Amino acid sequence: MTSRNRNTYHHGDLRQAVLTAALEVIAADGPGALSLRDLARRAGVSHAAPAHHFGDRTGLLTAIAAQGFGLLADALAAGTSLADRGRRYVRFAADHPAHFQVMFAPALLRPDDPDLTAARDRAGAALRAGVAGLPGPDPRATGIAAWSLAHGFATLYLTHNVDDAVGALPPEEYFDALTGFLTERTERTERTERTGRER
Amino acid sequence: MTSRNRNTYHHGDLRQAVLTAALEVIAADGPGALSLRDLARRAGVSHAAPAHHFGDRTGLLTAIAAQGFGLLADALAAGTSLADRGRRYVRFAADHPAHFQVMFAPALLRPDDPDLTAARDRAGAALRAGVAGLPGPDPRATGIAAWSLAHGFATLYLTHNVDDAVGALPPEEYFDALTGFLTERTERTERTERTGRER
DNA sequence: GCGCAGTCTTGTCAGTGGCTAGATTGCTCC
DNA sequence: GGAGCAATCTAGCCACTGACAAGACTGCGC
Repeated sequence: MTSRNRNTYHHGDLRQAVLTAALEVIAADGPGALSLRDLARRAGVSHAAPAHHFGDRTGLLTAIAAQGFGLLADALAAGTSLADRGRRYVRFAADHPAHFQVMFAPALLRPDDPDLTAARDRAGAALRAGVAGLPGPDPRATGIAAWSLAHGFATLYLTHNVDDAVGALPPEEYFDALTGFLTERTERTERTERTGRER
Repeated sequence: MTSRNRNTYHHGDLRQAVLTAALEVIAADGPGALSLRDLARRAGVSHAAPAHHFGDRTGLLTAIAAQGFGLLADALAAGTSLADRGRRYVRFAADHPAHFQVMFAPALLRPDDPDLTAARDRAGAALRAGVAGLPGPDPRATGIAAWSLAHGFATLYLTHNVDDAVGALPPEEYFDALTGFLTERTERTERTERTGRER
């Protein structure tokens, strides 16, 4: 699929080719099925070529995780409300299952990688941004609850534990319905006046 | 640690020895660090001995997942209320991080293994048992929301994403506080009369 | 005490990750 | 335009792993 341009010595965009091939493999069979040699074969290069870009297997997975946190941060930053951010969180997991898996598998990553920590911090900031002025006794706890709910649902969805309930629906829509009556009720309880959610 | 009893030819309890050694490795370095040969060395047997009990690597992980779902089912069955089951779910994840990881990594498992599916069904039944008579328009959705919340928090806890907030607290206590004001408010809204939660 | 099923060992093979040394290429600077 | 240089890729190697096959050992039931 992502073979080299010609019979040139240099691939041209090996780094990206390896990344996308890795995402395909992970989405299909999980991170355990990753083989640097297989990725090299798919890209049509020698078995040691990927190592130059990522160092080792852990480096590759760390790069994927960093990219994932960057994408997540972008997705969340475009959100307009807490509910909207929840939808986007679930949507992100559904769109980027390979990234999502790797991002939350710390055993596979180099924890102190600067790119990774930077991207993770950015995503964390986007996550906390919508929680600051939240009602309730402890906004941070409310934020963690919201994060837990979205993360848990996304994980259960990706691991096929809620297939029956979700059916063919886009998962973020089911998630929206899931949280809808709950947050509506909460909001109604907290303050009767509120700009209506327009789902 | 779990070496064989004597210099007998038979180990005596190799299956259990391999299982516990595997759980140690997974808890420390994740399922990717598992090596059947390493487990054999730890148990003091030849490199191919574990294969007799589990078939292959996937078989070992499937056995771990099945054991995990069994333990989870037991833990949930002893729960007295939805909130209590949530606490127990989080407690289970904290007590059995290796099981928890493997249980929700379908790529590592043999999906149609009878022991696995039986244990999973049993855990699912225990999970749904406390949701049947729940308030709200869609009890199943409420159950999934509760499951998502507990599962998400447990996952975030195990992946060190909420260390700052939880601190040295037992995670299920933080989780309890997290959901306390939410469920209390919900219950108060739904029906004013209710047997008080006695945390 | 004999056979047999279960358990473990030994030997082997292909595949993998990571390392080192060297070949090739494109870019920069004079 | 060409010489040097750093980035990129290749080739070869070693230790390790999972999986398989064939055989050795053991304890249990008959």
